[in-house]
Amino acid sequence: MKKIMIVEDDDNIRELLEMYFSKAGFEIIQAADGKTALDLFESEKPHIVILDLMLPVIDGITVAKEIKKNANIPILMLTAKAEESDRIKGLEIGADDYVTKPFSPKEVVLRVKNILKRSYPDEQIIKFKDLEIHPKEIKIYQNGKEIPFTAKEFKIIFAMVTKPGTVFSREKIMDEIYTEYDDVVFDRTIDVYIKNIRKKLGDNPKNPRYIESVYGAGYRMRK
Amino acid sequence: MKKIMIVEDDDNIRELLEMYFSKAGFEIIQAADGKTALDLFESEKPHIVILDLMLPVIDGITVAKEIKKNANIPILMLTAKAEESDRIKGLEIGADDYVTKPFSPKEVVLRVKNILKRSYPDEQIIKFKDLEIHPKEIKIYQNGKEIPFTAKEFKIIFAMVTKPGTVFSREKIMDEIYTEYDDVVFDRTIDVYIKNIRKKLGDNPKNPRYIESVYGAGYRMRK
DNA sequence: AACTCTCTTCAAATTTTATTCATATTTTGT
DNA sequence: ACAAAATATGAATAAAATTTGAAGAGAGTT
Repeated sequence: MKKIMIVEDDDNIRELLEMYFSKAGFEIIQAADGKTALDLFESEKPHIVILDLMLPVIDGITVAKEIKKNANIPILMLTAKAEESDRIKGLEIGADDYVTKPFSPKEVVLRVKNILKRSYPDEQIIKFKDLEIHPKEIKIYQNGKEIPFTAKEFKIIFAMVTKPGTVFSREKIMDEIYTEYDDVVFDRTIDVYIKNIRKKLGDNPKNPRYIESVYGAGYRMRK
Repeated sequence: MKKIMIVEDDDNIRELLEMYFSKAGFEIIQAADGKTALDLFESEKPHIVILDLMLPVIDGITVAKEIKKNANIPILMLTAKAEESDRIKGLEIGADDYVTKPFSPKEVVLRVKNILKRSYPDEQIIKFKDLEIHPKEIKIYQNGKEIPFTAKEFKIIFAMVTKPGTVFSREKIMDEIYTEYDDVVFDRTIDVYIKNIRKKLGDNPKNPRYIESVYGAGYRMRK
C-alpha cells in the first residue's frame, strides 16, 4: 500500500483529503506547512506528495523543488483558481499533475492513482537505448544478450537509467548503494564501479554512449 | 501423477485393471485382501482406491469404513451383479461411485478420472521443468518420482516456482515461510534450506538447473 | 525414554565482490 | 602551455556472501 503526504495549511481541506485517501487505502502523512513537509518527507519517504502552492513558512514551489532535488517522488499540486500562472510554474518545477481549487476529492484520488500508476509501473521492464532492465530479476540485457552485473552495479545503473540526464554525485551514488549507515567508502570506489560498468557495457569515457563523466560533479546517464 | 490402490482378490480382474491404469499413467498399488489393503493404504497413501466388496480376511465394507475414517480418500466400489443391495450399502458407507461386474476396464478408468476431478478440484498441478508440484497434497514429483520435501522446503519451492526469474531475498523467503510473527530467524537458515532443496533436486549451485544464487540479493528460480 | 523428523545454529572452506592502491591520463583554470 | 585537480584503470588486497557438513534444539511418536 502506498504512502501519501498531504501538505495543506487549510485544516478543512486537509482533513477532507485525509478522509478520502484513507478510505482509498492509503497511508497518510499530514503537514500544515512547508517546513514540516520537508522534515516529514525526509523521515517518512512517501510515495507521492499532494502539495498546496500557498504554504506558510516555506512555500509550495520551494518544497517541490527540494523534493525533486532529492528523489523523484511524484507531486500533485493544489492551486487556487486565480493562480493560473502558478500552474505553469508548478509544472515547470516538476509537479506531475495539478488540480485547481475548489476540487472534487474523488478527482484528486483518481489523479493520484493515475500518477502512481505512471510513476511506479509495478516492477516493469525498463527500456533504455539498447538496454532492458529487469528490476525483479536483477538482470540487464543489451541487445537481447544478458550482461551479468553485480547487485551494486545493478543498483547504480538502475538509479541512473531512471533519471537520465541527471548528474549523480559520488555521494548520491553511495546512497543508492548502501542501505545501512555503514562506514564511509572512499571516493575512488565509485569510480571503479563506473569503470567496471562501462567495461561491461562496452562504454568509453571519452565519447560515452551511456555514462558521462561530469568533471567536479559526478556521473550522468546520457539521455 | 496419481496413485491408485486396487483391492481385488480375483487375480485376473486385478491384473486387468492394473494394465489399464498403468497405461493411463497411474501409479498402482495392488492388494488381494482387506488386511493387506489397509496396511498398504497406511504406508502408500493412494489418491483413490478401487475396492471389491467381497474380500478375504477383512471384507470390503469394513475396509471402506476404515479408509473413510482416517482420510477422505475417494473409493470406487466393485460389486457383483447379484449384489444389488450392496450398491446401496456401498454408497451408504461413503463410496464415491460403483461399477458392477462384469465391467468394461475403460469405463472404470473413466469413472476413476471423474472421481479424481471431483475429489481434487482446486488442485492445480504446477509443472516446471521436470517437476510436478501438487500444492494441495504438498508433494513434488521429479520426472514422475516423488521427492519428499518438508513443509517449509515446499513453501519455498512453491513460491519460487510460481515466479521464476524473480529474485527472492532471504527476507522475502522468510515471509513465505513464517505465517506468524515468530522469532526472527538468522540469515543462514535460509541458506541451509536452499542447500537441502538443491540436494534433493540434484541441483548444483554452480551451474544450477533450478535455483541460482544472486550474490548480495538472494535466490532465483531459473526460468 | 528412546526415536525420528524437522528446524535452526554454528563454523570452516570456498567463492565472489568490494575496496584500496598506484600510476597514467584527462580536464580545468590561469 | 603549465600546474593543479579530477578522473581512468589494472592489479592487489580486503571484505563480504555463500556453501556445506555437522550437530544441537524441539516437537511429536512409538
